[in-house]
Amino acid sequence: MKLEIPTKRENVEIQNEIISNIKELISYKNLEPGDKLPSERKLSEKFGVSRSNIREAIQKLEFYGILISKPQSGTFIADIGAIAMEGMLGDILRLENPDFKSLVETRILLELKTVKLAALRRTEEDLVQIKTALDAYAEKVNNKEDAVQEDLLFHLAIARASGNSTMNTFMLIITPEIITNFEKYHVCDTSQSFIGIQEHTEIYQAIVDQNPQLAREKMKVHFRILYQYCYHTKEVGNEN
Amino acid sequence: MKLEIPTKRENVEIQNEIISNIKELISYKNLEPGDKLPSERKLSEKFGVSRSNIREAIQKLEFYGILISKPQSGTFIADIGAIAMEGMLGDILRLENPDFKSLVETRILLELKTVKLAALRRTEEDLVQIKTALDAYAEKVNNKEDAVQEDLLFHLAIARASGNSTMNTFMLIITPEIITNFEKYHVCDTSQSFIGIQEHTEIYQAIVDQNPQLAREKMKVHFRILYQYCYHTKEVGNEN
DNA sequence: CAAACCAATCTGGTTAACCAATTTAAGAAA
DNA sequence: TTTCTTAAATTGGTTAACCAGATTGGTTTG
Repeated sequence: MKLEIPTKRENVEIQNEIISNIKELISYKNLEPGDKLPSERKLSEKFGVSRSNIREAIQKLEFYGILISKPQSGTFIADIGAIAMEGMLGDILRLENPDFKSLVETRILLELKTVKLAALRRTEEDLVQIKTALDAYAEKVNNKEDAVQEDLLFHLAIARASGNSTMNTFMLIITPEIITNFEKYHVCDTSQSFIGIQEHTEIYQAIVDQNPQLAREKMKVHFRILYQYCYHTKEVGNEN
Repeated sequence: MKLEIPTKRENVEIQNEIISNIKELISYKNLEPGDKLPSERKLSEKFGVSRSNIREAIQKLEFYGILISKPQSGTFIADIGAIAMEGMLGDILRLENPDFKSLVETRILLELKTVKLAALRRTEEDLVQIKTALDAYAEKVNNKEDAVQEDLLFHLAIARASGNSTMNTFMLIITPEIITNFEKYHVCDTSQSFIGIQEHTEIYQAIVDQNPQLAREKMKVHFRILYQYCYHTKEVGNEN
C-alpha cells in the first residue's frame, strides 16, 4: 500500500537514518551522559543532510528525553546513562506505527484505570466538566446525530479528572487515531448509542459517588463491544 | 515549576500561544475537518511570530493527530470532527509536566499488562533479547555497580515482547524520566539489587513458561518498593 | 459546451545567511 | 603563577530567500 518510488525518500526515513548515525557516533566516540554532541552544522555536514533535518531529529530525541539542547551552548546527552540510551535509541528506530488492535488494547487498559482514579480523586469542577460532556453526548444521540466525538470527549474528561497527567497525555495521543478508525470501520453503531447514554450516566454516577470499583465495572460493561472488536476480529491494518 | 523572568519567553509558551491562536482561528472561521489552514506564511504574519515557530507548533499538533500537512499543498485539519478537535486543543494547552507519582503510577499500570502480554505472545527471539538484558543486569549487580539502566532495559525488552506497539512507545516515553528521577531520589538501593536478580529471573521464567498470571504476580512483587514510593497510603490497583 | 492544456501562483520544504547568547582562550594585571 | 578582562570563535535559534511540486483559473481546442 505504502509503495514508494525510492527517488523520493520518506521524511521519517531520513530522520531514522540520522538517529541511527547519532547512535553510532555516540557509541564510536564513547560519549557519556552530560557530554556535548557535535554542533548541528558539523552533524549536517558529516551526515550529508540539511541542518533542518538534523534539528528535527534532535527535537524528536528531545521529546523522548534522550537529548537536551541548550541555546547558544550545544546539544547534550541526557543524564540517563550510555547503556540505557543505546538501548532506547535502538527501540526508537524499531518503532512501528500502531495497529488498531494495539490502540484499542491500550485504550481499555488506560481507561479502566483512569475511571477508578477519577472516582477517587475527582473535584467538584471535574464533575461539572464530565456532566457537561455527558449532556452534549446525550443531546447528539437524541437528535440521532453522529456522536463519536462527544463520546470520546466524555472519556477525555474522565482522564482529566484522574489527576494523572501522564495517562491524560497518553489518552490524548491515542484518541484521534481511535476516532478516525471508528469512523472508518463504523465500530460505533448508532443503534447502540442509546444504550451508550445509559452506560455513560452510570459511569458518571459511580464517579459522583466516589465508588471506584463500580466505576470500573460500568466502564468494563461499556467496553464490551470494544473487547469483541479487539480480540475476536482479525487484525485491522492501519496505514499511516 | 520554572520561574522565568518575563523578558525572555519560554519556547513552549510561544508554542502554546500559537496553538491557542490556531484554536481561535478554527473556531472563528468555522473550519471543519478536511479544510485547509491558512499557509504558514500567512499564519506567521497574522500571529506576529516567525515561520519556524509556526512550523514547530504545527508539527506538535501533527504529532497529536490534529493536523496533517501535505508538501506543496497545505496543512489540513484531520478528520476527527470539530468538537473533538476543540476539546483536544484545550486539553493540549492545559497539559502540565508529569509529576513523578504520575509517571510511576502509569509505569506500574503499563508493565503489569505488558508482562502478561509478553508471556502470551513472546517469540523465541524475544526470549533471547530478554535473557540478554537479564544477564547484563545480573553482571552489573554482581560487580556491585549501578544497574539502574540495565534494570530498565530488561523491562523495555519485555515491553517489546508484548507485541503492543502503543504500550511499547509509551514505555519509551516515560523511561528516561523514570531513570533520572530514580537516580535523583536514590529509589533503587544497591542492597536490594541482589534480590532484583532473583525477581527478574522469576519474571523471565514465567514468560518462558507462557504463564501470564504468574508473570504478572512476579512483576507485582518486583514493584512492591515502587508501590510504597507511589502510594504512601494503601490504594493499590488489583486486576489489570 | 466540455475537455484539455498551460502558465501564473501558492504551497510546504530546504538552504544559507544572520543574530545574540555563550563559551573559549589569549593577554593584561596582580 | 594566579586572577581578571576581553575579544574572537562557537553555538542553537531566527530570518529570508529559494526550490520543486501542487493548485488554480483562464484560454484554447475538439
